Amino acid sequence: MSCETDTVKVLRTTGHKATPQRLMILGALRHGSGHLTAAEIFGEVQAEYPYVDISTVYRTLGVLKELRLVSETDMGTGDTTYEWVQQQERHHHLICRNCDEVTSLDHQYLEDLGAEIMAESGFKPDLDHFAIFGLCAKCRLEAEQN
Amino acid sequence: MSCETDTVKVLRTTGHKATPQRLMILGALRHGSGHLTAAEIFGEVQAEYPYVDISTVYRTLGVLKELRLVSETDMGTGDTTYEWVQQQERHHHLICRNCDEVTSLDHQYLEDLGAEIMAESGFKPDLDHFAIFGLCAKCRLEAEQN
DNA sequence: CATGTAGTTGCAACCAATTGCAATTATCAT
DNA sequence: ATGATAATTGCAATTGGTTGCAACTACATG
Repeated sequence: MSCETDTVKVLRTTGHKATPQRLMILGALRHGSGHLTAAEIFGEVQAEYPYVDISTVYRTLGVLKELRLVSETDMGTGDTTYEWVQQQERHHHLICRNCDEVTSLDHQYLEDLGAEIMAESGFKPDLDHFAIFGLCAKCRLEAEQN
Repeated sequence: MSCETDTVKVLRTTGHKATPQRLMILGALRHGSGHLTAAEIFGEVQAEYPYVDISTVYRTLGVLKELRLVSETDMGTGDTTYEWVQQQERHHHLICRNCDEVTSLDHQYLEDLGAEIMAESGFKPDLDHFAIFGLCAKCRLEAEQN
C-alpha cells in the first residue's frame, strides 16, 4: 500500500534500480507540495545527504518522467517544474502571454480531444498536465480595442 | 506587399526597431524552409555578417515570438525550433515518446478545442503549432501486450 | 535635418541542463 | 550467500540559452 514500495516495484520491473539517491528524490517529490523545480528537489536531497550530484537529480527525473510517475511542466517562467503524478488532481493551466495570469482548465476538454485523436489515428496522447499559452479575456478585449 | 516591409511596419508600430541584425534574422527565417534551430539561423546570419552575437539571435527570436511572427516548438529532440508563421500551414505534431516517430495532426482538432475554451472562459489559446507527446498506435499495442 | 531617447547590440559572465567516462552498486540467477 | 552484469553514480566538461551592462543606433518629434 505504501506508495514507496509500489514505486520501487515499478522501477524494478522496468529494469531500473531503486538506489538511495532515487529514494531521496522520490521522497522530496512525494512530500513537497505541487510543482517543484529541479533545484528545489536538489536542495532538499542535499540537506539529507550532501554528496548527491545535480546530474543524478536530472537523470532520475528523466526516468520518472519516462515511467510517467512525475509530470514535467514548463510554466513559461523560465524554470521547468516537476510534480508527483499520483497526488495531483488532473489539471491544466491557461497562461496569459500578456499579463502572465494563470487560470485552471477543466480536464474534460483535453480528455475529449485525446479520445478523438486516439479514435482517429490510434495515437494515444499524454494529456495529463498541459500548459496552454494565449490571451486571457481581459487582455484580449484590451487588444481588440486597438 | 513585400513581407519584409510588412514586418518592419509591425516592428515599428509595436515600439521595436528594424535593425540590420533583425533583418538578416528575418531573412534567414523567411528563406529557410520549415523548422530552424537558433544555431542554424545564427550560422546563416554569420555567413552574411560575422559580427552578430548569438544572444542577439535569441533576443530577436523572443521579440518575433512575442509578436507572433514566428512559432517556437520543442520537438523533444533537445533543440527548440523556430518557424516563420506566415509561410507555414497550420499543423501539429504527434510525437511518440517510445519510438520518436512524428506524425501530423489535422488542425481542426485543436481549432475545436480552442473554440470551446474561448466560449467557456474567454481565454483565447494560442494553438497554432503544437507538439503533443504520447504513444503511437504501434508502441501502444506493444505496451498493452505486457 | 538635427536631436533626445528608448530600444538594441556585443561582450562576458552566468545559469540550467546534458553528456562521456571510469568507478561503483543494486539486482538477478545460481 | 556469491558472483556476474547491467544500471547508476559523481565528477568534470560541455552545450544551449539568458542576463547585466556600457556603448551604440534607429527613429519619432520638432
